[in-house]
Amino acid sequence: MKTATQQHPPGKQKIINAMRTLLEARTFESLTIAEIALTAEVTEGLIYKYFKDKRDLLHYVLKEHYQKFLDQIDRDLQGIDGALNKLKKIIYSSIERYANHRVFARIILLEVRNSEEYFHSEAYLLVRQFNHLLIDIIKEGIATGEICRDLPPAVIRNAIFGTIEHSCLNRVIFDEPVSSSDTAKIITDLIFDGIRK
Amino acid sequence: MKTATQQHPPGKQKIINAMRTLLEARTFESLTIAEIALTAEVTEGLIYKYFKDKRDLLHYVLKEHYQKFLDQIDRDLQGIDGALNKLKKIIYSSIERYANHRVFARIILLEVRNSEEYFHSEAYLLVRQFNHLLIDIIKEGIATGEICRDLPPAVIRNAIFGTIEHSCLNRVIFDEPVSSSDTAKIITDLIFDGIRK
DNA sequence: AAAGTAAGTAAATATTATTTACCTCTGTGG
DNA sequence: CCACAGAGGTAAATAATATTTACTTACTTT
Repeated sequence: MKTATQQHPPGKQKIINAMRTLLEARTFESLTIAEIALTAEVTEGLIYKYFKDKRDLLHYVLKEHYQKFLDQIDRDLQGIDGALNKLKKIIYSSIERYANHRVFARIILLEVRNSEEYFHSEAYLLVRQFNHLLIDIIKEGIATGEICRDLPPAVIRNAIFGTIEHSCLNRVIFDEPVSSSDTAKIITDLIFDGIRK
Repeated sequence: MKTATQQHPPGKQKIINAMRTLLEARTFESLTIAEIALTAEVTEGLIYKYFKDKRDLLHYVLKEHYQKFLDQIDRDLQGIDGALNKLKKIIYSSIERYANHRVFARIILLEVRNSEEYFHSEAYLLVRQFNHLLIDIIKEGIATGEICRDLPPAVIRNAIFGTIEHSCLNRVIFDEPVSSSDTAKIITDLIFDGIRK
């Protein structure tokens, strides 16, 4: 995974920044092109020069963010041994990221999944990549005997992700503050050992 | 909870049916009022007679469905003892419903959460009601010692829901068929006893 | 039968997204 | 050195849609 933070023309960068700023507090659908252009101090036409349409811009913002996220995960995982330890780290990093990057959280938890195009976007490619990483770690854990072999890897991944996402949703939607490290510990305990006494 | 399937004027009912039909295969955002009216064999104006706007119609369809779902959950829970047994039943019923009612699944998993209005809708009130039911069962389980007392009820609920939703998402989005009872069993095992060997 | 009202219509209007045709620099090969 | 290609950018027209308005029609109630 190479970083190489791309250098955009000033107008394009202003559009991206405006989108991010506006999404901080507002819903994607509620934003108008006129408003985005105004915030970016750019004309509406320029947005269509760089992006296919409004959604394409959204997907682009997500893609950039997801790239940074994956890079960080890669760094975080350096030198960690054992599938469960790796999963623990990923859980923590994911929650941290949702907590510290509201726009990212908004987009991925609420804004993209309702359109077909998302599933054909480059952003979604990165999501799949992350997905594979997870599945591989889970398979590794099953192979080494750390993880129960009766559970399909995909379901385990769904449990991890689903739990994290739902736990972050209220924070994103209603702006409720929660401690990342506490949440991460609780979720890890739950996923690893279940809820039964 | 009273059922009392309401009797709508023919026009209103046709609008609701059209919405349901169209959502079977298409994204909410991609539907136009013109198209909905055409499918319903009704004029566009009539839609606004009965619903505040396009989203309000969506929320209405969800509300009607959620009502039926809650009624069924109530019936399903009759005569079941023990918090874990109740949770098991709820997990099964939820997955079943997502599997057999694609429109319901589409709406709740993908279409509503991206707008503020949803969280002020009557449909969301029902979601909260269901939520409380779950939390109460979990608390009961903690009180009787069935469920580990170190985990906050809200996180347990997030885990249950998050796992179910993510497991149903692929089915909804890509039309992948999965066995409800198998999925329910696996999810129950995972949530109850964790992934650790 | 008059008044009131629910169901429904048709056409105008408003709001936005998107397209088009254009301008203006700046660096590059002939 | 010059013309010209192409990137960055603009302004205004157009198209697609949601929403509002003012108006029927038919049925109830008194």
